[in-house]
Amino acid sequence: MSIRDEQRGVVIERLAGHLLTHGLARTSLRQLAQAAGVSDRMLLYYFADKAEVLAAVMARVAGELSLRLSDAIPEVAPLKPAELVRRATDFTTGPEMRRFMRLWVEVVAAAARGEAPYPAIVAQVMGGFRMWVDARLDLPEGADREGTAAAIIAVVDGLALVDICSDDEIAPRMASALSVLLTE
Amino acid sequence: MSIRDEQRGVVIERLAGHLLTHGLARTSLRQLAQAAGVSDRMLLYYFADKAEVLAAVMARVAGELSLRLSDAIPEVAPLKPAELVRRATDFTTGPEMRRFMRLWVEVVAAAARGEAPYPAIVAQVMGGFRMWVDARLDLPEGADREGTAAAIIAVVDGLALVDICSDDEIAPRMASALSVLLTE
DNA sequence: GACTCCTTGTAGCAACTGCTACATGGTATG
DNA sequence: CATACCATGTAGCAGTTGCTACAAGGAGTC
Repeated sequence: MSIRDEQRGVVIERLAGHLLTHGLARTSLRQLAQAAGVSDRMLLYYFADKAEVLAAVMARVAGELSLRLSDAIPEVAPLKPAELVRRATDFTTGPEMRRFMRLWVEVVAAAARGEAPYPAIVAQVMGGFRMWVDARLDLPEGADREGTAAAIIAVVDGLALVDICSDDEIAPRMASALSVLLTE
Repeated sequence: MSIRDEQRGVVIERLAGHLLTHGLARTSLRQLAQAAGVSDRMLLYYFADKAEVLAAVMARVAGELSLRLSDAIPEVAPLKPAELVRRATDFTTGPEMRRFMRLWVEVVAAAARGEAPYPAIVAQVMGGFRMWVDARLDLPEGADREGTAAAIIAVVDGLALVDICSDDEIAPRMASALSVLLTE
């Protein structure tokens, strides 16, 4: 493996941490290069352009998110929607995963603006979410699995969105209030 | 009233339409000026700086959103959470209001990046949302009104977020699936 | 008519954006 | 030892960003 390929890996790893910490706030080429500990000149030697950098890093982050999600809620016995939501939100509102969800919200907004490469990233990650939910969803025959999966994702993402712009104190109360709504 | 003050009003009105149509994608000073039909030089004569422009326009948009929300779901009889969510999502996923919600998601993401003046805007709008929900919420004594209100907002916003990055076809199915989740 | 203030245009600044041309030292292969 | 390719630095490009200095026309006031 060439130095170039090795460095790609190192840079991706470091920038994953950078994005998870700072979101999309510091993502100019020079800022990314500094965060990765290389010169901007070299960043564009390792990657074709800025979009390729971000795509690679986001793929890395999405992969880790997917891994952790599947680890936290394995695909063993299907869960009823309310229970799946409860388990998922328990996990995504935890201190470790909040920054993943925060970044996800930012990426969705960037995709809404049409900014490359975010639309493609969002399509791919969203597809992964759908499959993840579908594989764990216990629904009666004839129910709308796709619609229900989308609704579950919406609830989980909605919690993340409100979490971003709220006091830390409200988040757990919001989650448990939601749990009440879904089970009564 | 001076020409300057009149022009402020005209510009705010036009830019509200611009933001609702294009989101935050075209918000450089020169792009805003062009959308408002004035020179960038004059835009900064009417307003102190870019942040003041955006703050004024967003206040205008938030005001209209608030108006329409209160118009669609008047504060007459309190509603149980599930019913309030159903009514609210019915409204916010409609063709007219989707662009409000889309812009809202973008603004929250911008606030997450710390970009002025979005954090202040988000705090204000979110406060308005909370009061709006609280005024329409029928909850048993002793329940967590704040937490429940936040949860309801999360569900509504989550639908908007997923709506942004989905086919048009999935949105109504998602809404009705959610309705099922909340009422069984 | 001189003076002042409101309004508007022209021109431009310094900083930053993504990206590239060019040179150069190294290392490997013929 | 020569040639070719990999790796890296220096410098800079053209475009965009938010913002400003300066001048000047116009309107009203002394």
